[in-house]
Amino acid sequence: MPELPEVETIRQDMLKKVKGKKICKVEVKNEKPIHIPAPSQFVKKLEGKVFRDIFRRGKYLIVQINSTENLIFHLRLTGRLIFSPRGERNPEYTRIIFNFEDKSRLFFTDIRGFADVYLISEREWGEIPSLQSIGPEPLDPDFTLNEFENLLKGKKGKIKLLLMDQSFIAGIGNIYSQEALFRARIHPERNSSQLKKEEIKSLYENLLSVLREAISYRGSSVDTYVNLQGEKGEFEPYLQVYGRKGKSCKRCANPIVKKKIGGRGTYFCSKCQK
DNA sequence: CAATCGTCCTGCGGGC
DNA sequence: TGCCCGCAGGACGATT
Repeated sequence: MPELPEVETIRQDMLKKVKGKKICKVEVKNEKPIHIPAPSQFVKKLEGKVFRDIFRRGKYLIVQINSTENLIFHLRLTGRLIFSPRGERNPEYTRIIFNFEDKSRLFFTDIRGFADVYLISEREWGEIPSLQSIGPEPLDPDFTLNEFENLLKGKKGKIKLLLMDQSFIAGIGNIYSQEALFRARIHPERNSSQLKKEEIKSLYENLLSVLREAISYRGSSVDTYVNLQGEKGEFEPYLQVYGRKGKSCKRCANPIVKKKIGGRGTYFCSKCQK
């Protein structure tokens, strides 16, 4: 499941591989992921256009097409963007193919079919409510400890769920919320309003460091994530709690427990995360 | 009104 | 061994 580090890795790869390329043909194999506009319009509007700059906002990948329009992807759980320099056959579960003038191609694939694609102008961002209401970027230089403290003021509920709330902070999902909490030694069910000042500082620092490290290792391939070249991320060996049910805690050797929190599998050490 | 539940979907793994 | 049930999850909409 692509979270901020995985989407950022794809963005960096796309800057190298597809930025500046002209689309000569768009093939829609499956219309389901295309929300806006109608698939026929989607194809028509993109053909002849150039992939300009490429941005990321939380888990959204935003390709600038011209001064007003943006091609926006949300990969959700199993969406993939795969680049092919030369006519290889379509990967499994291909839904959209972007054919470039130089014969290279970008495949948008998705197994489970939750991923979303939009072609909209910035003034239509309201059409994507979760993009409209998205919280601050954790790796933005403006996102200081003071900013994080202010953001937490008046917030209650389990800290893990708050970290995963995209309107609170952008790009954090089930894996990195757990890794950050483990590193900060904070129990995922702690009430956000009861965190001590030094715990907030530790959470802030560990959240940023785990995201930065994951980006430097090109993401984690839990589930089906691969980068633009179809390669797995290399951060998985460095995940300290995710998926480690019953195994001994890397810090205190106590067995890692798994519990559903907010309907999502959550791993933590009940001894050293308080 | 905030929290929880069901929904979408398909592959895979646990259990018998 | 092989099959089948149920789990996995991002975000939204319905429900309590």
